[in-house]
Amino acid sequence: MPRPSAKNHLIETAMRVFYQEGFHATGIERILEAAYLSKMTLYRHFKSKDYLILATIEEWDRRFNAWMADYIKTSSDDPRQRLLAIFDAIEEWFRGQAFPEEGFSGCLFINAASEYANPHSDINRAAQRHKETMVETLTDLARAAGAPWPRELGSRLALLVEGATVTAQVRRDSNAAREAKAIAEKLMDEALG
Amino acid sequence: MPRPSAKNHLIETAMRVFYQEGFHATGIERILEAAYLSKMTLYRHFKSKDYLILATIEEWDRRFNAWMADYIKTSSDDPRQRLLAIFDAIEEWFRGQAFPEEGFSGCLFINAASEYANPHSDINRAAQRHKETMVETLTDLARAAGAPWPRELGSRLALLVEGATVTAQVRRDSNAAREAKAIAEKLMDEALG
DNA sequence: TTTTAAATATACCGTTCTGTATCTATTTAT
DNA sequence: ATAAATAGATACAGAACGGTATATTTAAAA
Repeated sequence: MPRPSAKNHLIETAMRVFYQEGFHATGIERILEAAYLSKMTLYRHFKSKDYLILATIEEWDRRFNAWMADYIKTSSDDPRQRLLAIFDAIEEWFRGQAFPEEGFSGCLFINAASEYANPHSDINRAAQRHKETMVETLTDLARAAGAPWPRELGSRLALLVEGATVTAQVRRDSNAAREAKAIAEKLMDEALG
Repeated sequence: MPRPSAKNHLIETAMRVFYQEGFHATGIERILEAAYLSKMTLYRHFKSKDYLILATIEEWDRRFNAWMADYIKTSSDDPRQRLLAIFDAIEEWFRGQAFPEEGFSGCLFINAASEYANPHSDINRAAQRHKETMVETLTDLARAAGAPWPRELGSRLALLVEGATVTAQVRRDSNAAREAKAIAEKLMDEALG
């Protein structure tokens, strides 16, 4: 009977190591040594490295979305404040107070999409899907806030989140979250009155 | 006597291949076969793969800046229109009509920063420097346009450019350039009156 | 034309990569 | 307690990696 912990522990470790050190740059043995597990344990649970990567991305997706949803829910009841809370959430993320504690290394999904650029590959598609989910989430919030063109506002807020994330990553400027929030406020002033 | 073409041809090829296929994912021999050159030719001109990557990034930086500067200069004489022209420029880029013709694969500098996440590595620093140059360029334009806080406007426009670039890359939505432009117009309406 | 030096091609070295075959230990079911 | 099945450790296979030693060609200098 399978130890339920082994597979989970593998994904847990991979989430951290792939995020911090990159996908191609990280050999399978790097993850195994970090997880104190052996090669056969990995290949019993995953067909290949790519499948481990895929599982890692999907788990990141679930956790990131859950964390964000929780952050939004507990921030306020006002839909407008909820939209703005997203920028407080990512600021925490940039400052290393979430996802994961070890330190911010940009957006895993952007990183994955750039290392696996083939748009038809499973990994790229998973990254793409994550980003589309984010737009949908923001669109739903925009609709709840009474935006006349919720999809437009959602897309634009998502664009601001991407811009802030990349700025925080490359220029190491966590303040980008606040800049993005300031822009978002203007957009919402206009869209929501 | 050194053939002047060899080194340049190597960089030329590397610019394309690293951009399209990633840094770690691309073996040195992949570039050599694409350039029709031999290994020793490469190692006579570059100490290691990393130095080739560095030279590639620096050449990208030069060309991208030159292309952008030219696009801006020929677009208009009005500083405000010049700022907006940046978003037309990146839209062309996203659609594959520039840098390079073979197809848009996101921002090379973001990709480099994510594959070489160590902030003290030469490659990461080169990517960082490129982004700071971009902020300075936009700040100069904002100043020329009479913005009261040019650095603020410059940073925010840069953030929009990043957001559009990532959106175009991951979600394959070239329209992100126009979304970013629309937001930029609002920011400029407020900052420039 | 002969000498000298640099550029390239070939072959190779040691390492690391993903993935597997095999053997041992552990656990579950009977 | 014993049999069956599964997990894990070890060792290794085959390919690809970055990088180099060496031989050969090319071109410049005398």
